[in-house]
Amino acid sequence: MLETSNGSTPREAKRRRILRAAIDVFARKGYFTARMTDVATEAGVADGTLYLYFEGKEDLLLNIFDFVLGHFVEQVEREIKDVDDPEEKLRILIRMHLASLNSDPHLAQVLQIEIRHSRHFLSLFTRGKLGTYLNVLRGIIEEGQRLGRFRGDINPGLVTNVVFGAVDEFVMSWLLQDETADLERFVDPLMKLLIEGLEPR
Amino acid sequence: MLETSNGSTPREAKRRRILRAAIDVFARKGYFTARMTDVATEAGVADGTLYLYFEGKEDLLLNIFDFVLGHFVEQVEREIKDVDDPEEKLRILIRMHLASLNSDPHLAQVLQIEIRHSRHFLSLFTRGKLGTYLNVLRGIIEEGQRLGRFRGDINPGLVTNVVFGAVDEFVMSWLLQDETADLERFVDPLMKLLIEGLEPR
Amino acid sequence: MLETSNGSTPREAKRRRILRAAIDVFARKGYFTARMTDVATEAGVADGTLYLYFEGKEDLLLNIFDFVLGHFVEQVEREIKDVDDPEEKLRILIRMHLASLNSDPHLAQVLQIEIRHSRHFLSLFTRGKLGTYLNVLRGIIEEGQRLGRFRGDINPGLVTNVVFGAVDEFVMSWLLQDETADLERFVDPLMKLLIEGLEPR
Amino acid sequence: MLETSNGSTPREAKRRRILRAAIDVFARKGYFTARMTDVATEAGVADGTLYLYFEGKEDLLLNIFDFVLGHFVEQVEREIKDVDDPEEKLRILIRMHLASLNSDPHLAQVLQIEIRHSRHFLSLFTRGKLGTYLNVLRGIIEEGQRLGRFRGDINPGLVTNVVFGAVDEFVMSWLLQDETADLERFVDPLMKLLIEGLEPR
DNA sequence: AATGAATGAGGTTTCATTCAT
DNA sequence: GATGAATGAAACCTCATTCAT
Repeated sequence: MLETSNGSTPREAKRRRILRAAIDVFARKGYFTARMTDVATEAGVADGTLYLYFEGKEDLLLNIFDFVLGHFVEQVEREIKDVDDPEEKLRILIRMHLASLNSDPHLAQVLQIEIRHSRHFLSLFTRGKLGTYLNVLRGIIEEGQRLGRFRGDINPGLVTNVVFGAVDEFVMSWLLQDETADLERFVDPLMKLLIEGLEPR
Repeated sequence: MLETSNGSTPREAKRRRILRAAIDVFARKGYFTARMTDVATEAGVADGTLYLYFEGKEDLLLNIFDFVLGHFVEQVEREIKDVDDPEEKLRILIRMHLASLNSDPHLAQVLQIEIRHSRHFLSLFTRGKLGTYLNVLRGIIEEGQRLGRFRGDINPGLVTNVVFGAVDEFVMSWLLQDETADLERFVDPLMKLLIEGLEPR
Repeated sequence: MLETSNGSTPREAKRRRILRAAIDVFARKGYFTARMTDVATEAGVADGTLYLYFEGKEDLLLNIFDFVLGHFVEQVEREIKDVDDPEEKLRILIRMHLASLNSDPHLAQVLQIEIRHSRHFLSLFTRGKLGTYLNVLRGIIEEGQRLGRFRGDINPGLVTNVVFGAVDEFVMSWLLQDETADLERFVDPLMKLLIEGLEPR
Repeated sequence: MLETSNGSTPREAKRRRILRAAIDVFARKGYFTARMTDVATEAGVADGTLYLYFEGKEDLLLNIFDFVLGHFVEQVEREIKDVDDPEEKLRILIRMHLASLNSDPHLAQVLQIEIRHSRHFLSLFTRGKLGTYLNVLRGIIEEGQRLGRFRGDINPGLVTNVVFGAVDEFVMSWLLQDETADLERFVDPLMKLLIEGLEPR
């Protein structure tokens, strides 16, 4: 999800190294508790160097989010472009969501927890790349409703929230309990639950 | 959910006033950004007085959670005690969840966001009163599965997560977008979605 | 040295109880580290009560010294009044000095160490009751010189310092090492050393 | 005793500047009363800089002692190395002791008074460099006793205490009375008294 | 006289950020 | 561009003292 190497320019490579270090440090210590010195040490650069690549601590957090989620949204869109069935699109999105966090628990920690500090941050994110992601999800929902594949009697915004919330909370409890379990094998039960509901068949 | 007055003893009343002030200040400024002086001023007491009632800043946050959620869990249990239908129990729980946050947006802010700072806090909470709350929810789910009212082919823990996550995320997006809307009127659509799923009828 | 009971008035008795508490607490925790609450608790009174008997923390320390040393100087003077030999007077003084501290290690701690905080305190003491004590000692020295029992070729002030210093430092090292040893049995070697010097016989 | 300049590295020089400042400030205000800001200002550095060189306030006090006394012990050992007569060695030690404090009254104040705060500090010191100094003194005493130059019928530890106590108390009273007097001219009377005792000749 | 809850000034320490090298 | 020593503002908390009861 965040390749450590292959930045085109050396500058880009170092920028990425710092982002990677920030993710790891924020994940281990928490955003407010982590010190910039920790990030610099982890990245193998001097404290002052951080400020040649980012404006400050907050900017670092924002950039983690934008960088990572930007890539992710692109990937998802590429994968679902040629799929017709909205249910399959939803399955792919959820699988990719779980897979990417599964493969990088530190990143998951930052995205799920650290980034949600205070309304201030959260609204920044919601209007930013997270908003884009939610729009992709919402697009799938609306398309499904239009095509009669998803029930149409519930407001699509609410449905989007419920779906995202279910996945998000699921990741949260995985993080807090046993991040060793394989997240991906829960894609099918999750989908079943979301599609069919709690009602017994 | 948190009455400002009517503590039996004067000490209890002041303790509650401080908790109330902390909720408001943490909601407005964020836990890490808020200063103890702010809380003291809001509560109308001297800085030092805070430490006669709480051990420190972290203790204050923990107590908000315990106090509020403790009361809430009691209320929920009282309300569902004499109800037989698990679906109805679930509906009551969700309604109370939404209603209590709806009536106190500052409290909602603290519970949804401020309290989720870093793994450190979160695990404290999960093992504490939040764990109790989730157990109540899980109890309803399991009972429903036993009685054949909820589908039994999905792990009850996963179902609990999905239900809590859907509600939680729903509150979250309400907080981030327009906390003026009336949360309670979404109880029915939420229930319908959870019970019946996305599948068109 | 400081009787806990037998104050003539009840007020005097409580005053003495507080002094006793202060000695014990200052000895255990050190003057600056000890809190007034500790003293109050030890004395079995409320915090505010301390201020009905003493002006404040510093005043408490000063009064320990004055009260205790005042009594001590009276006792010494009574004991040596009818003795003629200056050497014997000196022996008595040293014995009483060692005996009183030996019997009350907490008091010793306060007098030897706590009270010597900063020039400010020390000069207060030197001009106060400690000065009186040193004058008694100096009187003995001068009398001995006059009577030809002590060498007269050294300034009596310097001699006074050396004698007091020897005893004082001796107590100090006892305090820091093994306050279980019996101080009094060192009276004779100390006297021998002071009278005869280091020179071999 | 504590050169303000000539640290080999710039870091060492600044470290020394801070130590010098701490000595002066602690001497003027007393350890507990002095604020770290005072030390920083006196040293001409920012408050935070102190913590790049020392761990905290207590560490600063400890380092004054170790640094200064460490140098002093080295000097003394160098001076007495080639002297045979124990009495002469003792004279040299006492002269250096008095001379170094005489030349730096602020340092004297800190070493004599500030550093003796509460049993806690004192025992730290006694086991540290002060212990080393006392061992040097004790070595001289024991050598003198072995060679028959000092009387052998008194425990060398007690003799060490008496000698150190005499000198120490002498400095103390100089500090408290008139630190303008020249301490060094008292070396001979002190020695005479210690060697020959109070007995008239 | 006695209480003890409340006060609030003040200190140590941390750490994001800067800037001379 | 990179460094990392220095900065200094800012915050949590303690505790001597007060005063209404």
